Amino acid sequence: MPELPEVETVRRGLEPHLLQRRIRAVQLRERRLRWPVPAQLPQLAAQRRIERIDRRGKYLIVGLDSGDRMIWHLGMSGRLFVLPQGHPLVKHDHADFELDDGQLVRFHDPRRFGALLWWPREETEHVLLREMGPEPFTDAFNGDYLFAQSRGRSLAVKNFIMDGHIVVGAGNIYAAESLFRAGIRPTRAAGKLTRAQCTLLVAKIREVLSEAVALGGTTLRDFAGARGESGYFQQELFVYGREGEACRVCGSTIKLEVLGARQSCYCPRCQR
DNA sequence: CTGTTAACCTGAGTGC
DNA sequence: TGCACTCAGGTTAACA
Repeated sequence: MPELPEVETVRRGLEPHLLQRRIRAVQLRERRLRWPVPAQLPQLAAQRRIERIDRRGKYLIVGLDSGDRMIWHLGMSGRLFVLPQGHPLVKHDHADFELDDGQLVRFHDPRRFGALLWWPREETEHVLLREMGPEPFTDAFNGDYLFAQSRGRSLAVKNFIMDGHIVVGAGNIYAAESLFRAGIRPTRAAGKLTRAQCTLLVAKIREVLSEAVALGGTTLRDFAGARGESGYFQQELFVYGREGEACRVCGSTIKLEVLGARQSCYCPRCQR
């Protein structure tokens, strides 16, 4: 499940292989992703040089020398591999971007929740990115902002911070872990948080995400060959996936509750 | 507007 | 061995 730290890990991993490489050709084998892949994407991307790889939330933005951009999203099960050209295909290898150094970037996504989109240079804003909340590491995301946004909201704070309109990058794992570290129960109504709690929660979201980025994420989505083993942040989890186990801080049994169709683990003693 | 639920999709896991 | 079933969750659409 790629969340922000996983996507950032992929971005950093791709950069040395892709920057300044020219795309020779694009082999598109499956257009039915989260949204249909534009049929003209291969010809539009061909012969373009890759100048930047940026990230916005969980979207990778590949900047080309023409000023156009591609948007790559891994969805739930997407992976990107850098491989030598001619590497054997396996099921769900949906697209190849063949580079001018004999390598290719292969997009692989069994569940097809991912996306490959074209963002023309004349469009200053993309509809998918326009209404996204702030990046967690920017100044715009702070305690006062979270406090103001949460006033009058009755939904559970966990669902609130997972809403990409509020802040991007807090997926199920990191939302649960941030709330544990902030000592806030995930079911608490967002509008009932104090200003101090909002400030603390912002700090903990940043802390958890930055630690996870530093450790390469929780579920490793290696672009270069390793297949789905755990990233090192797995070892740092306090509540996610630990229902029925003892809290690592107080020893209480970690509880599981379903919030908005998502599993939410918390410690009933450490989180109030 | 807010909040809830279902839908998309396939592989992995479980129970019988 | 195989079948039926559930679950995983990022994001959006549809609904109350």
